[in-house]
Amino acid sequence: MRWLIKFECALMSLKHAILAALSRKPQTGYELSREIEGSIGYFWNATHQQIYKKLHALEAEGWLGLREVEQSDKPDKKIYRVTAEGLKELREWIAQEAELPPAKDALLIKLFGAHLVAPEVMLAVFEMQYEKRATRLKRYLEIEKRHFKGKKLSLEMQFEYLTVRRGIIFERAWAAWANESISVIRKRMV
Amino acid sequence: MRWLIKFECALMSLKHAILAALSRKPQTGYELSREIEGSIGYFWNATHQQIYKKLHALEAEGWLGLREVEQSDKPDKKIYRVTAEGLKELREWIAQEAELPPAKDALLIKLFGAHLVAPEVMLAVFEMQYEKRATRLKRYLEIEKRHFKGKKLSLEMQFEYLTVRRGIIFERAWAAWANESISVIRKRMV
DNA sequence: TAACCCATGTAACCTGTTACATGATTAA
DNA sequence: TTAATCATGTAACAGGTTACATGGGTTA
Repeated sequence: MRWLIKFECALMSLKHAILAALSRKPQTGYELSREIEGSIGYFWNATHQQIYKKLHALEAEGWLGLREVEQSDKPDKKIYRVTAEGLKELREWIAQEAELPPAKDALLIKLFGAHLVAPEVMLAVFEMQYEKRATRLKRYLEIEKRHFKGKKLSLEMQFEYLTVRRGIIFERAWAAWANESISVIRKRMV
Repeated sequence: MRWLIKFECALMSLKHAILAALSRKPQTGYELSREIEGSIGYFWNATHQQIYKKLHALEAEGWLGLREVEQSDKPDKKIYRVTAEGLKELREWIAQEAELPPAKDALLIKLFGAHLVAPEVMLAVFEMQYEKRATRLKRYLEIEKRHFKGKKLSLEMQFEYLTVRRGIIFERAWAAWANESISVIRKRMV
């Protein structure tokens, strides 16, 4: 039927990213945006402007509470924490079924136009990405070694480690795929 | 310096996805949106409304030309093709360096809040995803067998095959990661 | 003296999603 | 008669990006 209400797709989830981060530790918007540039930034991104706006919205909805802290040497700040209703919302969202995300990677689109450029160009494109991916993998491995491997981990840390493991496994898979791709491109250059 | 102009980040690329698709074969907006539900949809998505709007914009910019085709039994249609300027733009974009995309996957956010729910819930979350991923992998393998493996491929097809290979390699990597994750969760359930 | 860190935000803009609309043809 | 397919679009809204703003304290 045309007029059946569609399922909500539950994928506008900066909201839930913020709830999850604050459920681990109450923080200011500034600290959240720092975190997103660092660890979380590998699998989610948001600007500080977006975060501040969303914090206001989440507070207005009753999912966050805040405490204003005056500071003498630095600007005053607002420390946000998740309320009971916020936790309820987050728990429900976690349990919900989620669609598979599309692998939005510009490289794949570039391959759809790859017949239009010289093989040398595609090779350079892959090599630039290869370097960036290798750097990221190295960073993941360092994080693993420093914070997780062979350590006794809290519950939160065990789950956080899984996100790092995902990074490591996927970067290695990417490298394997890139090697296949590069050898296909090289064959065209002989 | 604060007032240095920032590098353009070149990641609003539905534009380039459309250019690349049309560079392979002139098509209507309707056919493009069908294609996106199918093959391209695994790594890019867009609604037909978005596509029609973007087609107008790309035509206004001179990157696309169109031919109106009257049909008696079906609605008339507009077949779009890429112009010389469009090809130039696409070629330049392909050669450009691109940032690594964040792995925007809701599962990773769910792991950041996983300490809030029962292990049974997280297990169910992973198992639902596992099924969907397994279905997708199966479809990729069928596509590989039917259209690519052991066949003599044109240049375009060789590159298209690489996108399918990426899908296969990544779904297998995902399964490996999910198995790790599931065994971590199971340990909490004993 | 320049630039960065802390900490918050507003405003304009672009991208993406959802709802709604038309209307003929074809298949169950 | 019910719904799907073909084929195009408008309008309202939500999400995300970029530019601009403030202002003290610290580091090179």
